Amino acid sequence: MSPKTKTQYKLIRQEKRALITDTALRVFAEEGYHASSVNRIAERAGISKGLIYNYFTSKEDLLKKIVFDIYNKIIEKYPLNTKETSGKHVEFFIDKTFEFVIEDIDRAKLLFSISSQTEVMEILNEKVIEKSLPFMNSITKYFQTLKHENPEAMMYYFFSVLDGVQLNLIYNSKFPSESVKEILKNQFIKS
Amino acid sequence: MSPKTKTQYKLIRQEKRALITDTALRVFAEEGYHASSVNRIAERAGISKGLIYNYFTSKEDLLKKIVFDIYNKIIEKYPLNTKETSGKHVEFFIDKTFEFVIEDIDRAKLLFSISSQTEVMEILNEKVIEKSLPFMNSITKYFQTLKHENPEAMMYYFFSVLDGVQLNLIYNSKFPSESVKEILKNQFIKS
Amino acid sequence: MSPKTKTQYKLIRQEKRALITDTALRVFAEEGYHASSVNRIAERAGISKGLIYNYFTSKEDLLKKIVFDIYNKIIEKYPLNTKETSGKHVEFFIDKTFEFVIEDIDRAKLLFSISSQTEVMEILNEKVIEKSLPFMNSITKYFQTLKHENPEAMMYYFFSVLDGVQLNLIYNSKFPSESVKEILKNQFIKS
Amino acid sequence: MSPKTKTQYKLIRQEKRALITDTALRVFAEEGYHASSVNRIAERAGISKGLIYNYFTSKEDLLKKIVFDIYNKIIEKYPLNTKETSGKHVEFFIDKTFEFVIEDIDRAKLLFSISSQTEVMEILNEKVIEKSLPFMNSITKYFQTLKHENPEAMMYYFFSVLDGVQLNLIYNSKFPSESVKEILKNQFIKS
DNA sequence: GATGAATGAGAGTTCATTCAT
DNA sequence: CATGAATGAACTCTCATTCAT
Repeated sequence: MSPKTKTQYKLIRQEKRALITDTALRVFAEEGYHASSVNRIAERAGISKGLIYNYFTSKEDLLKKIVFDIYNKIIEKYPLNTKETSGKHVEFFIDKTFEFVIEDIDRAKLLFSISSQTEVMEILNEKVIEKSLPFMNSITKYFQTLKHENPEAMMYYFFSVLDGVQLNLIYNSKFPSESVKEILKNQFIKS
Repeated sequence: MSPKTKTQYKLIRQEKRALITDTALRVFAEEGYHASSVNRIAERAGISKGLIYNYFTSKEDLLKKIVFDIYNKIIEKYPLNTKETSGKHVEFFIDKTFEFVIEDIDRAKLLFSISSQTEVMEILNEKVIEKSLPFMNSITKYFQTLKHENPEAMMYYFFSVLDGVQLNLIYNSKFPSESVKEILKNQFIKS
Repeated sequence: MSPKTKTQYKLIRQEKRALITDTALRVFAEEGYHASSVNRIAERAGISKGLIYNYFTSKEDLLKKIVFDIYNKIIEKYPLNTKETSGKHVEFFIDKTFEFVIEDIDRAKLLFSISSQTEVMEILNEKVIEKSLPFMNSITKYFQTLKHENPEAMMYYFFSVLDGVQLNLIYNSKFPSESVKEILKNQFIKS
Repeated sequence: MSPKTKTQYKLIRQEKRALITDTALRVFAEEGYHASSVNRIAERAGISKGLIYNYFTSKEDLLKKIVFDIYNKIIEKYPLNTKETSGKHVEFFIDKTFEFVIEDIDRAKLLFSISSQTEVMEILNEKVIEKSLPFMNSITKYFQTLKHENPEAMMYYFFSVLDGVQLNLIYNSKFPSESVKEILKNQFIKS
């Protein structure tokens, strides 16, 4: 006889929002953003098309919010401790990178496939760069302490290696992840 | 007003085909395959929509043939000389990889952006793997001669590093390509 | 916590109904019937969408009842006194017409904008014509007493002039209403 | 064997564009702009939905171009001769107004129904006002020569009367147009 | 070989309406 | 009496593809 309480509504909204983002994430990762249709996301989520627009203003908004959430999750994953510029930090970085891809291949896939769609990323890019700077500085310092000739170039090299490894973790089913992780650590961590 | 000879026709066809693939390549690279319209390609090429269908059965066919052409160009770029498993071969590989991306960023961009679209790649993948095997074997052997613990994993690592470097050459305008090339060579080429 | 009496309920219903019609009237007048959404009306009224359907069977029903109410208000405004066919009656008519528009520009706007939407008006038109007939007869008789050549045509002319003036009162912010009222009276009231 | 000539294409485009605007005009006039669907216009024109977008960028663009065309037609109808401020000019004005509505009731209907949709008109309004000013001045001068107390108010009154008469010509099937035209001329033309 | 008008399926989106609570 | 999550039909618009010429 009485309407649902505000708490009930809030709970429903949270769950449905999560259902939509999770489903969309999977569809986007599988087929790419542009090739995915809102219809298909709704079907897979077992809801109506219209409901998606009750939670997101547009398909693009849905994508942006998913990507944003992923970035936040990544940021959480790499808590920056600038005091620690030792090999431990780099090892931690390598481990977390593998962890992120292996635990959540869909999120990683989406991030990679989206990175080539400039339009979408432009808005996020500033935020991302801002957040990335401390990591870049920290790694650069690490290579300085190792007396590398060009620490900054080494840092760029290090991140590009991580990119390449992630790419193969995602798309190359034969990629020997554990062995490569060992190699990586040997290459970059000098005791 | 004299009727064209068969040779002339063939020449015209070849030129038109090239015009279409070149334009489409650029448009695909810039906006992504799904976001590009046939209309736009025709406009940019200065021809009519209909003409494209005179040379390709569909938009997807156009994409596949472009990607196929790119692979062929890459294959040509890396003439396999299995006798030479020395550091020279690896250096050659690194140089060619940089060359390919820098000389033809559009082709590289297209390849990367397309890689995440499973449907298109599935067909090509088998062909690619088949062609890649000799290179993979050659590089594996190289790491064997260097007495690496796990030469196959090293080979996978090597190719993933190249992937990561390419990715950054394409999308990261601040990437110090020359310095990184030096680092790469130092890392993988032991004299 | 005591149960409300039936009278109290009735009062609440009346107030809520009025709140809904008043809000809808304003929204319809501002944006037009088709461009207005039920959601927007609910928002502006500070109630839920569902509640509107507790009082009206549909958006169209809401519109019809509002229009109907307006007509009733107009009818009340012009109490017909058929004995008085003198200039006083016509002057009264002119005054009331100005009064109606100026006092309640939203109602007037809605009526005019709705008039061109055939579907809605068809149902009302019969009722309106029925109610209007006495006025038309009264005005026709007035022009008869003034010995006009074609009193019926004059009556139609008179009403069309009132229509035109109303239109300009609503949409033309530079319209000199007081001066035009004077002119109108001079034109139609002969002592 | 050869493509259509440019002239042929131009002819086709002209005819199709006219077919679309004519059909849309009728549909808009009958059902109002917002209540009309592009689908319905296409059906009535016997063409596909898509074709409409080959000629107009949007439904709103279609409306704007139709309204614009109407205004241009009206402007042509009233060639301004500012030297002639006599009764002849006013008579001419009255005649043309009747002519416009009677000859082309759909266009008149559309203009009236659209006038209440502010958004659409805003863009046109400036142009319209600019074009209307000479007419307003001309009519004001006419009432000056007639020694009217307030010539400007008379001018506004005159145009509002024309508006009201047009409204009734359009929507009131019983409106005695010829008789009212006579009355109008008697009211405003003093010899 | 070449054109571009035309199609139609399907895209993203909106919104009146329903209903469990 | 009141809520707002949920639906689905219908909307505007896009675009790969066809075809008469």
